[in-house]
Amino acid sequence: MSEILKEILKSHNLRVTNCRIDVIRYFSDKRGALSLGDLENKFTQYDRVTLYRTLNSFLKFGILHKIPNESGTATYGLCYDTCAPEQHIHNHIHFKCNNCGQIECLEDKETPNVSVPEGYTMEKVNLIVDGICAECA
Amino acid sequence: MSEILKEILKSHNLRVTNCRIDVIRYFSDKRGALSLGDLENKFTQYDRVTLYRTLNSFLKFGILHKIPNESGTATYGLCYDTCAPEQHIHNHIHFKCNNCGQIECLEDKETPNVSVPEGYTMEKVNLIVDGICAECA
DNA sequence: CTTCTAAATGCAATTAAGTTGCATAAACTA
DNA sequence: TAGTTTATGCAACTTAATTGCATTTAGAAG
Repeated sequence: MSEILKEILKSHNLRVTNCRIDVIRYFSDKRGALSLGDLENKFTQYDRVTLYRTLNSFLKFGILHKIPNESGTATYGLCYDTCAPEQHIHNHIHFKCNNCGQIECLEDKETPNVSVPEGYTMEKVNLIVDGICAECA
Repeated sequence: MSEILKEILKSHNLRVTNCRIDVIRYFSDKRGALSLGDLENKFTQYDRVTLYRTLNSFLKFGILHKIPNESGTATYGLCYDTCAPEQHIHNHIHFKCNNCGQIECLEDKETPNVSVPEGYTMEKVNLIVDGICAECA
């Protein structure tokens, strides 16, 4: 069943626990951005702090990445393929629907080339598009 | 001296007060992103709530815009030219330095063309680049 | 299958951010 | 200068983020 999820945890040197399996599965099902608050609502059986630390571990070990947003609360999304601890590549687009509020990763859309001014070094590119998603159209 | 700043306030139907002048000047000098916390540190003479409401007014009247970021606290930047209440156009790039933490607006850099999948409607594009700024290089 | 150890969890508590209501004070208008 | 509207400060509260510590559990080793 969730052997794949277990493997993900093991391959990142994380112990397999119910909380972690549930959280990672939820991210996987949602295929979108989630905040700590979302997890709290979904998983009342786990302590706030546990969920908080789960997010942090996942972040640290490259299972999740932070998604920049304007809301003032941290939101996270699943990492795909190219991520490793300390070396995240997330040049895909994040799309935020102004109707339903969902943030999703458009994996198949590559970010276009971007240049920065003289003297600047570019490490990561984050493209956030908002509008109306296909569901809400 | 700060006649220009006063004019900005007046043209947005906001009363001219010390707090607002100071805040808008600070944004203008910094030419980067600031959070409520930054303002609290800078302007201990004003109440937290006043600064909070100043940010909100400026946001509402199109003097400031929110800048998406990963930190989990809301940050704001000065609007340029094309902004009006209810109709913000901010297709410039935000650059975040991973060394000094500063977020600045690269006004002269236009965001490249972006497309979204079938069924999606695009309203606003936000491009956040991080790396090392010219100061820290 | 038991033992041991490092890691994960839960609980309590704290700090920081965001937000609202209300009384007072100050800015603009006439 | 008086009157009205708006801005400010204070108090209070909610929600998010964070830390320390004791307890429990996962996985490794025997």
